[in-house]
Amino acid sequence: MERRSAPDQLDQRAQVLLKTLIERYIAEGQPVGSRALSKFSGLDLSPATVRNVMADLEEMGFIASPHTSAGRVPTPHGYRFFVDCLLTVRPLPQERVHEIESELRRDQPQRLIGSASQLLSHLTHFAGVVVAPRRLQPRIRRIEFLSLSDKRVLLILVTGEGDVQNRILFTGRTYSAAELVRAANYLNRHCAGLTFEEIRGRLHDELRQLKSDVTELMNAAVEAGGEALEDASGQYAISGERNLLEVEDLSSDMARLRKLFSLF
DNA sequence: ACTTGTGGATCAGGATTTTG
DNA sequence: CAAAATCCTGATCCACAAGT
Repeated sequence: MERRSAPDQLDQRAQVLLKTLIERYIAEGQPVGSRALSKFSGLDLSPATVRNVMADLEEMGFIASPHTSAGRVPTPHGYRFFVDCLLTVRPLPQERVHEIESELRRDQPQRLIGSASQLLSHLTHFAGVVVAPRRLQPRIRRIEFLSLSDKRVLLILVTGEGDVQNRILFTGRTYSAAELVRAANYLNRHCAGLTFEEIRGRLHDELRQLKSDVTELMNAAVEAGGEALEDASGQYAISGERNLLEVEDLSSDMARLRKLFSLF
């Protein structure tokens, strides 16, 4: 027999009750009983009728009962259905959108992620977790070298999106300022607008044929630069972890809370 | 008239919370 | 800490409406 999709599984009444149950549970952090659901659903049903629907919802895996004499709590499956089918999102007023946008610091990707995480935590009163999207191969705008000391050179990369990454290169010998400028000029001339994948492909043979005294430095820069941008694409920021202490469902379970904090 | 589905009321019992 | 109060559940029965 063909399995019905979730919205088809639930009639309008069951959907209203499930939505009410999840909203009450999010608001209060306590299992929701049939009497409360009967009162707050706005459906004018008796608790007994609500229990019948709740039994169906439990059988379908949308809700669960912590113990026989408690109300019901949503399961992950229930939350998924709530988010996919029941949650209604109202568009924000334009002035609120501007307000939020003004709070985001766009000057640096890392600072943008951090401020977005703080803003999310502030708006939801929960922990805010923001993960940078895994970018498709960033393109290089500019490469610079800066001599730090003997056999140590700072590589500075600027991507097309304005992201800046640094890497220290440990070189086999000491490079003069003129050599560093020459290497940077060569790479900027040949590599601007390319991804590191493309740079590797293009320069691999050229550098071998070039036999220049700065090829070792350029090779090291290409390798380290690729790694630096790869690391940067997995950036994330967490804010407002302390808000989790205010969540009754979590704060009453220290083991669960400790496990959660160990993830941060 | 009979069957079926839906919804309400009641009851007994379990688990938790409150009270003395 | 034990008893009482409260809340919730599943089971059962009954009433009613719609379909056959």
